[in-house]
Amino acid sequence: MGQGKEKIREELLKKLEAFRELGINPYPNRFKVSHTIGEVVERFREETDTTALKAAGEFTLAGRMTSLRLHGRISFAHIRDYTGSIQILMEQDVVGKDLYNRVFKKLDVGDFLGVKGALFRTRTGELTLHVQEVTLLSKVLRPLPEKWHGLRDVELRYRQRYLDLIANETSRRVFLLRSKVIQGIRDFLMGKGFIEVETPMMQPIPGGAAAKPFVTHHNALDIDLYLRIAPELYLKRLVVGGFDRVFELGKCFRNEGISTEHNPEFTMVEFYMAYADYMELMALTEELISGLARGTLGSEEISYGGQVIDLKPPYRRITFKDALLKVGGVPAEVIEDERNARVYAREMEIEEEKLTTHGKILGEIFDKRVEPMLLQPTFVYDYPLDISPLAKCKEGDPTLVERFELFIACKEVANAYTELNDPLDQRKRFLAQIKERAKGDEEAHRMDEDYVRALEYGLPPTAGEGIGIDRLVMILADVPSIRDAILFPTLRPERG
RNA sequence: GAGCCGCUAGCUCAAGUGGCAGAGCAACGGCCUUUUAAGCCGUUGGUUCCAGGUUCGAGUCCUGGGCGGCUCACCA
Repeated sequence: MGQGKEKIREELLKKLEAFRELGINPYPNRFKVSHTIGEVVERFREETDTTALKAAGEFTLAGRMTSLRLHGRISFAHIRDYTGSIQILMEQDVVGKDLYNRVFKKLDVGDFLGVKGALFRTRTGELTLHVQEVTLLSKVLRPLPEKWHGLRDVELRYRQRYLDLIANETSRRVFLLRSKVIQGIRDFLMGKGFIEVETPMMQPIPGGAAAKPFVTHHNALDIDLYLRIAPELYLKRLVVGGFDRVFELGKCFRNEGISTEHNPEFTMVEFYMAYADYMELMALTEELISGLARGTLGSEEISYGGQVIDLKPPYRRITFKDALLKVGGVPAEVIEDERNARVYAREMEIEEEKLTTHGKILGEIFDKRVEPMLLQPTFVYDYPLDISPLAKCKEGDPTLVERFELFIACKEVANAYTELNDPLDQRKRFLAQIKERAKGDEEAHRMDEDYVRALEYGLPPTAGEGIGIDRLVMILADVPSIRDAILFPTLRPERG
């Protein structure tokens, strides 16, 4: 047996036994703290007067020991909880020779400790807890990642996120930010009178988006169910039912490729607002996103990948066609004529099987030519009808729908439209999708008879929108991959 | 799924064209009462991702596989 990981673990297990022999439970059931570390640090941030600190009395704190500096009969360490970190000082003369040598000196970086003592400042001015009592709260049995470089290995960071969070401050910051973003979205929508609802994640007919679903099986009912690709059709049923403003914030699942912008399960907020149209949602979206930036980062000007992005409204608004023409440099005859578009797409080496309808071809060209140009927040609106089977036609132009997508940092973060509430038109659109599906488009929508039936009971004029939370967090947190914004991204299992 | 890159001690990283696999941190033993990447002395630690192959000799070259990253392709 060498001194590899097993040996290190053995050493730590030996200490564990040594504690037990001393009558110390290395995993006690409870420990009462008087304050969080953050509260103490905040409260005495400015206090440098020794007697004032001493007069503040004793504090009982707990946290993970993140560093340890033994100096013979005196030792310094830092302990950290979720609110902050504080230095502690342990003296043999104070806690007694026995406790100091047999307990404190056997502690390891990574152990959870409970400490009680008064505050003071060291020679260098650091606020420090002078420990009177120390309690082991949980013993580590594996060494933590190195303190200076942290955990760099991306695979380990994703697989063992807990280590990433222990070792890397930046990672902790990203996920705290994510939490604030989600809270901010809830607060915003509830402030506007939206009610939060939950709709099925397991659906007999997966609808609301063009995507391949995951399939599962319910044994008792003996039916296949699909993990939802979107909550859309259920949410609009609720608007039919009279909930004029609803939203759902949760996971969706799409059985497709993985990339820096795609995870098989991802978080989306969808909201529906009766008596609003897509233009009103643009204004709402600007208000939401600029407010989130201010609330979480304190600024509407943010940095992403070294580039400055200004999230202060109003955002640029450009029609789908104009975006192709002016941003993408796509010739007008391509935009106006399907055959030209087909030829143009072939020259761009877009796969033949995607060149189905004119709108779809333009969509493909858009993704290649326009999307990569949209660094600053931009609403692209008025999309082709045939790639928007749930959106309402534009008045005066039956080839277009009232739909927009919001792009920030060259990523699609939101998709919204004035909802199609004409049941007869909806049925026709579904039928057109079914034809696409028959031609081999696995992502085409399926017929949902009950949804059409619901529309027949009457959906008021309504606008709806979905925002990709993970991508929004990526942008606000300035991280390059969606995996950096998801705590446990989908990975192949270890030892395949 | 395809192309490119990566995988070496618990962690972070080294090992010109094939030639004894190393350092720092961590760990272990010792010294040390104001340190904070504490310091000093000493010790230990390896299936170099896996399986084959070439070779006197493979971390290094070849083949196959695994896992990850990036790019491409697709949905947000």
